[in-house]
Amino acid sequence: MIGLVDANNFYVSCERVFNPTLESKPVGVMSNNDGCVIARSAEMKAMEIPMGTPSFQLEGLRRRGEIHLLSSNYELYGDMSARLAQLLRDACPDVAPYSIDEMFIYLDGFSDAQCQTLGEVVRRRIRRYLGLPVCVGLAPTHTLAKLANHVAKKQVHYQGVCLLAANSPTTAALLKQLPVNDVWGIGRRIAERLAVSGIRTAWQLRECDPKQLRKRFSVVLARTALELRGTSCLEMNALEQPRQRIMTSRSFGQATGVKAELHAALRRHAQRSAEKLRQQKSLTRAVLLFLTTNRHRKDQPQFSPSAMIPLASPSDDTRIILEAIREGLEQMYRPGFQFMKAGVMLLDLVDAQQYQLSLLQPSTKTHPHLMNTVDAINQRMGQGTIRFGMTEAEAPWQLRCAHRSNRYTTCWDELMEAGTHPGAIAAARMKREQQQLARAQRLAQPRA
DNA sequence: TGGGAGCGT
DNA sequence: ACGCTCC
Repeated sequence: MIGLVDANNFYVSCERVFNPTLESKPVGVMSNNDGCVIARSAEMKAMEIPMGTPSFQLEGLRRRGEIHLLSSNYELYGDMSARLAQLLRDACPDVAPYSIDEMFIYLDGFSDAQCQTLGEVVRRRIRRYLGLPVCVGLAPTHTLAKLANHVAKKQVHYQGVCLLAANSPTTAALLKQLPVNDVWGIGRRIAERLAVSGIRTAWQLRECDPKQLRKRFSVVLARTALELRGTSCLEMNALEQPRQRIMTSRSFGQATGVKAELHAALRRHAQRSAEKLRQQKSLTRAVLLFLTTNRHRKDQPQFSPSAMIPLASPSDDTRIILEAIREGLEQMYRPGFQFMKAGVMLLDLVDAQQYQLSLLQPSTKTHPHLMNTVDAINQRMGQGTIRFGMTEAEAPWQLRCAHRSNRYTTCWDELMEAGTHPGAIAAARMKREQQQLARAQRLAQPRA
């Protein structure tokens, strides 16, 4: 049996843990740069505000206090996600995080009743120890577990835990009334193509001949149909494999055409990409950088240049990548455009260990100690504590995040304030002590 | 008016 | 290279 544990309105729920006044109110969390709504509370869904609504369209509602809109706080959500995974591991040995708010758990050798009980136990624990509402779907395949989770969320009588057997009448009834595009892996386009063939429900897809599906659509769709029948054929191990390319890109808080500012933004993305590269123990052979103007401004000239810089030898050294960035910007920059976004991609990645073993020459290995030290300090003290080159104070290109909550669980300076509650004095003392500890750690750290 | 990734054609 | 899919 496979379980899928999925948090309800994860980002909003994380915000509510630390700000209970948001409970039972319409709350939305915005994307990076406060661009659009990417998470909604049930109350906001009830107002029929769709996913992805541009924030500026909601400005009026927000000003009148009818809705709350928060900037996204990924540091907080990431930490809550890690805690959720840990709670699951305490209850079950085989946990595979699929996304920030979804985790698969593998329950081999458990009876249906035991699976049901375990689902109820983890749900209760996560609510109690973490304050997060989650639902649990249990089924023989990933696709059915996803579906079971969907049902646990929508039909209240399941009380957050739904177990679906592959061949039960309940499962059949559910599949018959489920639109095919609600099935995992079926998006808008595939659903349209299926509708042409008269396939509109999950049940109809399940009844299709996989060989036909493979011929007329794709191998992915054939697998999905098999999964709906209870034949497990999706592997989740892709998540543990090292990435084949690494990208870091961000929109700007404010458009800019100033070369030095573009360079600064690209440098930051290059440094973050290099960190990700070293984390998965790869080397890159090519660096691609790009800029784009604001495609929503039809009145302004559009330009999306990119430059590809092959490296002389594979590297994970931030300084080598930064040099490629400098060269690439020289190649692609043209004055007279207002750019809105910059990004860096590392392509053609190779495994660091294998590459070095196959060449047996230490000269290709560039100063690992420096990079390791930088990574260790940033890991411990927070991203960007040590950076290459000058820091730009309050550059206009930096992300907008006007309504971000505190990073309550990952920053000493942003811990919860206890206010006037009777526990306030003790809490304030604890916070003071923790800040002193943080300062001491900051002083001690450079020796690392 | 988001960011990041993989797969299939 | 591009389109589709996921979250």
